[in-house]
Amino acid sequence: MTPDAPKLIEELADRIHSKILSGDYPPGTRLKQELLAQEFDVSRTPIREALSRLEAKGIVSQAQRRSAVVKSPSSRDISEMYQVRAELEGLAAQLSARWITDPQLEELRSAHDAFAEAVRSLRAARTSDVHAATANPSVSASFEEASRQWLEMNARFHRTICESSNNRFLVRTLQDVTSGYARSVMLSSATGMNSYRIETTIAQHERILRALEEREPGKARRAMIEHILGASEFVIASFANLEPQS
Amino acid sequence: MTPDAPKLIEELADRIHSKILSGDYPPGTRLKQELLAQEFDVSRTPIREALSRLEAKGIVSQAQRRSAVVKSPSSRDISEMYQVRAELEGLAAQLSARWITDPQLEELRSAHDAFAEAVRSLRAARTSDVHAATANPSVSASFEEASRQWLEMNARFHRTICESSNNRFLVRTLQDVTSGYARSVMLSSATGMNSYRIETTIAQHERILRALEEREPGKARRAMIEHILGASEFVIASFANLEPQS
DNA sequence: CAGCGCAGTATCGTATCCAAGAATGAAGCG
DNA sequence: CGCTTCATTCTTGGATACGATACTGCGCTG
Repeated sequence: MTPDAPKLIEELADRIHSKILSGDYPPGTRLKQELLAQEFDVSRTPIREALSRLEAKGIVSQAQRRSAVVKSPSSRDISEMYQVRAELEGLAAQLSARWITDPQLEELRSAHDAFAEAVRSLRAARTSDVHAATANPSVSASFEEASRQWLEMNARFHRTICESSNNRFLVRTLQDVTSGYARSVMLSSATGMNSYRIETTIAQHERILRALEEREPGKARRAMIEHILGASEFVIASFANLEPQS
Repeated sequence: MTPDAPKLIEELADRIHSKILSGDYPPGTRLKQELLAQEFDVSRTPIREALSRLEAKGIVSQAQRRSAVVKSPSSRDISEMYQVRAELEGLAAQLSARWITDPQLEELRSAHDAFAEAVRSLRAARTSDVHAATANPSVSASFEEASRQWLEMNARFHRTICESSNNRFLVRTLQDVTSGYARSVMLSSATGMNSYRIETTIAQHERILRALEEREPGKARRAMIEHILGASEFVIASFANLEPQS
């Protein structure tokens, strides 16, 4: 997006954003510049610009001479965001089918297969010893590990496809879209992902990947859109469970 | 000193942006904060934040400790941007077919018809007296006027459809996309629009409008995408003529 | 007892100041 | 005569100072 930007401000924005996502600053919190400045041990100036960026991203809202407050996304917000995201990622997949290089494709395939295999074996372990799945720390730990790895893998999958679209503006826009409060929900709902959901997602990724390998833009697009909208439903459902009052 | 405006920064960003678009600061210009501060009679602080916002929008690029420089979009940039825009506006049209209210639709229709009529009569005047078109100041003035009006009308057309998509996030994203250096090209190429191009556009608008009236999302979407991509080709062509070296 | 107004305080926005890093130009060297 | 290197200067980024404004709590009055 802005690779040559002054680093400090971006970093501060990211750190504040992370704190918002992790729940350190829950929605409605008044983010006072002075306190943030003390917390991060910098002066108010870069904090102020960081808040300005967060406001531009729609994560906080700044009134005239009032503290910035953390916005809480409604499920409608999430839904709207995913609708846009589905469209853009669909376009990315469509273009990618045209432009992705064979090495990229192979990398994607091997990473995907490896992960799918890992999930399969993990699932086999769980079903073969159901009690161990909850009791045995090593198995539950490996499930934790798989969850973390899953996030990483999923992000790389989408990023690779996006970047192979050969449209830098699309990459930028999609990053903007995804870096908003989207991530908070993605992260929080990822922990709640059950094995069925993971397998569904893997199957969808498989479809997308195959379409890319077959170099079929329309197919890739449809598969991707379906995938994102499916994720959208899941995320919105778990979001509604998480915050039924707002 | 001037605490009257809560968005002095936004205003400065807009004014600088305008100056860039109008050619006062051609691509490659080094925008020195001190000079800008003198020019707009404010201190460097708000200028800095305004530049920061312009950078976030991709209009200028700022390196560490270096002056911000005005970016010059390549025709590839334009093309990429229009590809994304086509997608998003297509989605907007699709959603709009579902959500647009009858009053909005009627307003759109009357504005469109009135303008189409104006263009038709103007064209009749021009073809009936070809020499007058270039010589007679009143006719050429009215053509100028029509051009200006055209921009206004076109913007309203797209904005109305976008806003009737019932997806606020889409509206925001599309605004971000469109407010970048997109506008510079749109504006500059609008003056070069010949009557054939205008009529083509009007016909495309007509198709979109009819699809909305028929409440056919798919049709509206396709018509809109075709329209934007058509505009894209025209804009890129006139851009290539305008700046053959970059 | 409640509503209004005023003063105090807290917080933001803008201006100014200082240090750090890059561009520029001159001087020395090959 | 050109290239490299160093010092000066210019510009930016961050810190701080100051003025303005919105919130808060208390007292006064109806």
